[in-house]
Amino acid sequence: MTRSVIQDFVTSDHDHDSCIDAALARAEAVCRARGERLTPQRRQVLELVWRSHRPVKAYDLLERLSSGGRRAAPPTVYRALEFLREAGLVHRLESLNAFIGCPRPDMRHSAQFLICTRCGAVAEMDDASLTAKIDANARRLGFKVDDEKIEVNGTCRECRERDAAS
Amino acid sequence: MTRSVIQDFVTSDHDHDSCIDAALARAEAVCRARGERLTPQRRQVLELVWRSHRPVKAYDLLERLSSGGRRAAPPTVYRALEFLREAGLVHRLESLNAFIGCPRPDMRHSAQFLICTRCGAVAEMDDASLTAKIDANARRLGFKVDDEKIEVNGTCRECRERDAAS
DNA sequence: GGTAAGTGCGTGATACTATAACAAGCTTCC
DNA sequence: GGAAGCTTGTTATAGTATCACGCACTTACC
Repeated sequence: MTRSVIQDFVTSDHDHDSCIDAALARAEAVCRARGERLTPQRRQVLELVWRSHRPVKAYDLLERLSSGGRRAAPPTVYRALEFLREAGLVHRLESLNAFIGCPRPDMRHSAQFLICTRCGAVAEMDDASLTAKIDANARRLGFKVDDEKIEVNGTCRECRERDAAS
Repeated sequence: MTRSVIQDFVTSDHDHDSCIDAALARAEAVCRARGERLTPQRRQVLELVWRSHRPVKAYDLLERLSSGGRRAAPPTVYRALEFLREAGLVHRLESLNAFIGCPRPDMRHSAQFLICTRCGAVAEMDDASLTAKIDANARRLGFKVDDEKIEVNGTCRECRERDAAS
């Protein structure tokens, strides 16, 4: 069994500042490699996305962007998010209309998310054998896969233990 | 390899009238079994969904509902869709904000869709071994799965052949 | 230096998707 | 008949996303 966890559910002892720094450093590298510019605006949006390991809504980002005096308009944040998504730096969670930072933008992978419907936490996985299986199923119908998205709803360990205790 | 195709891409020689009739008959049966009412309103929405094998938008349904004189309001169609979804009669395609009829409402299954980004056609699959694999991966993180959704973008056979010919 | 092309961003308007809240009608069951 | 619960109508509003236009800045080329 391959190791498939890209980002586990985050525990409280986790050093978040360095985690954000690392994400931004990875982003710089990815953009440089792609010959694209991580402008201050894009960088700020990515940093806001990484402030939590939770899915973030576009309009929440917008509010946080606006806090410094003048207010930002929706296209500002959507443009930045689109750029980041194309670069593989953030994923969009379709079932939540929300965005989350990708911890492995360097590595092409399909998106597989476990979403806790109790607490909203998200874990990202990449099981290549799943992808392979989907590909094989599709091929039998003559379908050529570009990309796939898997979103799994359920309950994370912490929430289940909390529920059991009560 | 188990047979996993629930609804293949639809070809032009397909008898669509009887296909709608069959869907409505299945719906009656499902609702009866659940002790719920397939009211005329819900039935009409389901029929509109089944008029094509394509994903349908809520507001398109709304327009078609309204055509007969008085205009329907959004909650009308959203309520019907929610009812149908809970009964397993329609699926929501998260990445498209659209709905599509489920050909196997009687059988509980996870939703796995192939979506052709060229022509918009959709096929539905249910590979139980995929579901099992996702379950196993989740379990290793202590995550309990309620339901999962797989949406695969790509190109269907027909569109690829058309492209190749040109 | 001048300028044309490309990119990024500000801004206002608007489109699209979905739900809240409350009232009224219909069914069922006693 | 009347209470309870489900179904629908209606108005308003919340939430999500894009269009279209113009300006500023950079880069490349002459």
